[in-house]
Amino acid sequence: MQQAGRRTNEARTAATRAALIAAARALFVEKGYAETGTPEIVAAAKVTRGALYHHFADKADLFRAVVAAEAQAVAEAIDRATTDAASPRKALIEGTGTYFAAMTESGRARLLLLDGPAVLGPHAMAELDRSTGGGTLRAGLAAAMRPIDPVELDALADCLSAAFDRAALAIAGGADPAPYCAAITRLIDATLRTGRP
Amino acid sequence: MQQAGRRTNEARTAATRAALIAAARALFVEKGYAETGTPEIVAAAKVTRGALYHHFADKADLFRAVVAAEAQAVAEAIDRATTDAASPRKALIEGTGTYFAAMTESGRARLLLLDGPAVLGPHAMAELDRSTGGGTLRAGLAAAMRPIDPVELDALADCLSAAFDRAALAIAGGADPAPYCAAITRLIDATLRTGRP
DNA sequence: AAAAAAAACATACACTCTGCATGTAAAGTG
DNA sequence: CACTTTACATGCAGAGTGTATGTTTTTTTT
Repeated sequence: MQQAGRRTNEARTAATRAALIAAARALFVEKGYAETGTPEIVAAAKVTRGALYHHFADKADLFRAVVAAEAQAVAEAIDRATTDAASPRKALIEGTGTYFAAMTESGRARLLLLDGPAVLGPHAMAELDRSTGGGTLRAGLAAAMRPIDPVELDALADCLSAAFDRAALAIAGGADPAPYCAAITRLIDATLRTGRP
Repeated sequence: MQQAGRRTNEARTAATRAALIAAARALFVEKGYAETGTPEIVAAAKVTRGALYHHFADKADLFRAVVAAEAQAVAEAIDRATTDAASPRKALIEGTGTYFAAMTESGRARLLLLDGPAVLGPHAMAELDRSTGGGTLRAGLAAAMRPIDPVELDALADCLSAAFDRAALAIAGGADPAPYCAAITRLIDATLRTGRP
């Protein structure tokens, strides 16, 4: 059965990797990283384990690819929705709104906020954020706040993004979004008022 | 070798469970939950796998016991350090300070903030918090803030505690504590000023 | 205190999964 | 068209998990 199959190597690789990442993503979301076996993944992707271990170093490396794609998707969604807001404050509020919206996608919160940090480590996740959409929040704060020590600004953006993440996780877990949105808005406004008399 | 061994069943159980939990804690901290095998744990605890599976349903159940003990230790440290502060604001600031101090203990941040949520789920972790020290932050906020909608207060406490957790994790990961403490203090003060003209 | 029951382990096994080593077919190269 | 490289496929060795079954120690019963 090779008459219809005359694909370039590049195309073959792209197709196999895409199939593996898609199948893995679905299973990781449904059952979690630890409870998903590579046999199950390759069966869903309709390839063999040999193909998997040819394209990825190990199971964690495949997971890394899944998480990276997810982070990329979130970053693109935010970039796409970044309309020129009236004020820096408006930009921040709308930015977190689109972040929340992007985070409602299927198992995104689980991948990026639960299994990701545990499997890849917080350091790798932070670097991933930095290489994709990272710095957006920091820049927004810098634009909307009074000038503060850059190092403290880093820490503040980190802590605030953790608060956003918790809200996204709670909402993804079925919590009512309204109080979380209210709390986050309050947190942002409070922070922006910081330093002014 | 049973001449020196004439222990009551209760004592036997307590000793075995304690040995397992201590050995498992050390290994979970050092290598993470997934990379630690039960053979390794029982060897360190000087018992057999039979004893482990007699006292715990499975590996995750042992991990649950480890995490529960850790959460209990944190709660007790906070309770112990809860001095009668001058103002509700002071109480909040000092409370987060003791929380940070408690979180610097060896692999505590990894257990409670990384592997715990991933292995046991955020829901189980939230219930654990609630059954041990939970509600402390919420109560502190309620005492120091203007009255707000109780449901939003829940969400706000949740988001703020996520910010604290991120700071604790960063510090445990080797980050300079100073900017994180400054950012957290700023966040608390900003939140407290909320609602006032 | 002997016998019976229950608890606390110990041992052995069946199963699954992971990663690698080795083999084969398809694509690219000169 | 020979040759190399890439992309897979297959089989295997090791390790780990949970359970079933056996043994010993404590507790209860008579």
